[in-house]
Amino acid sequence: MDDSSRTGGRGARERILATATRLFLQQGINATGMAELCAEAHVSTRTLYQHFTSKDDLVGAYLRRFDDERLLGTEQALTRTDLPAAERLRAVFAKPVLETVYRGCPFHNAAVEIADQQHPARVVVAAHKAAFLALLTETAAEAGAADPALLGQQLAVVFEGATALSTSLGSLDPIDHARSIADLLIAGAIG
Amino acid sequence: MDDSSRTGGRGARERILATATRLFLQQGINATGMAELCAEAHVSTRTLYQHFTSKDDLVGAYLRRFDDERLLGTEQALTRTDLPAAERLRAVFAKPVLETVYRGCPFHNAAVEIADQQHPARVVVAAHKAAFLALLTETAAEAGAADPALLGQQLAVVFEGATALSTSLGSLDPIDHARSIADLLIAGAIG
DNA sequence: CCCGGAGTACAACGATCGTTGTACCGACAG
DNA sequence: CTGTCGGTACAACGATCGTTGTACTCCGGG
Repeated sequence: MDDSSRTGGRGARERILATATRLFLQQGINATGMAELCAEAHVSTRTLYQHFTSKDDLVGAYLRRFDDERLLGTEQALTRTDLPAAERLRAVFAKPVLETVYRGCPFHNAAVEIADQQHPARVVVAAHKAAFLALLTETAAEAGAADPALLGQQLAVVFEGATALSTSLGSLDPIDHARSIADLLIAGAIG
Repeated sequence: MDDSSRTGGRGARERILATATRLFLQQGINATGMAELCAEAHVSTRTLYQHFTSKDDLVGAYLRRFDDERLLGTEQALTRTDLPAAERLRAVFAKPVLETVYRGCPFHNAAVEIADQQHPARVVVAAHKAAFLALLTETAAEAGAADPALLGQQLAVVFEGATALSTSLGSLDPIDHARSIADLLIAGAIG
């Protein structure tokens, strides 16, 4: 049963991306070396660089995967078809959903770690946040909010605050307080 | 006028801390090398390591300085004596104040960059956020809020959201939306 | 005058980083 | 059977990282 004697075999790309997702989230991007990543993914260094031309490239793919595969509970909540719009907005701030990003939003974390505003990954981050904002606004409009754009922006701020403060404090408490604000904002804009 | 021919001269410690503050904020902690820091501070490598035993040590001092010297506009706003408590709470979200941390709260950024929950700098971060939270709650109580603890926690989330989302988006817009939420929360809790 | 502390110059350390070159292997399709 | 394609092993690259050792200079106070 020495599965990993010759390491993983076929399907290296998925293993790389899965491992990158795990390690980047746990340890951060800068703190995760390519050698460590290869070891954990049971992939040789050479194979990794045949799938991704550089670490920057891998980081880009890592981030894009969250959008492509709807990995984030928040986007899942906003696209549920079994809930009315107002409930979808509230579902974003449900405890189990927010807990999926309690180590901080991967996009925001990447933005902080990279700093260089010109870096390709930063473009991906800004694009994601803009799309998230648009989805919130759209849902707010569908829910009949008085000022959908305002409500969308406000909810985006509260969401970012919950994940960020959780990281800084190392605690999940901010999630509850974020939900209380969201409830208030939504009720005020619709009721 | 070759001031820096033999570099800075006396007072190296202050120059190091000032330069560290500037570079860590602009480029991030990991992206700022010790060599670069020494060059910009007009200080020799050896001198730096006589004042700070390691980079970790310097990062700790860098963070502590924000508290010790009241460098953050937010804490300044909360300790103003010329304003009633409710106005102090609102002053935290004033545009010029929030703009001082629009590149992201230095404490939060440090938490994201370091990742290791056990790292001494992380302790400083958590302590700062806890103190900030306490100051908010205290001021909320003085302002006569119905539930000072709740209002304090809520405002902390909104504040963190403003700075974090500004970083991710590379835009100052979230500041205005944060203020609109804060106004609403404060009015609701007091009025 | 001279001592000592603060600062400097410069080179080098080992470690780790991201990246690439070369040669080889195993499985599946033709 | 044979080609080829995906994967592997391993070593090495140059760069940069944080850190330290050694020897020197400057300046103010006693």
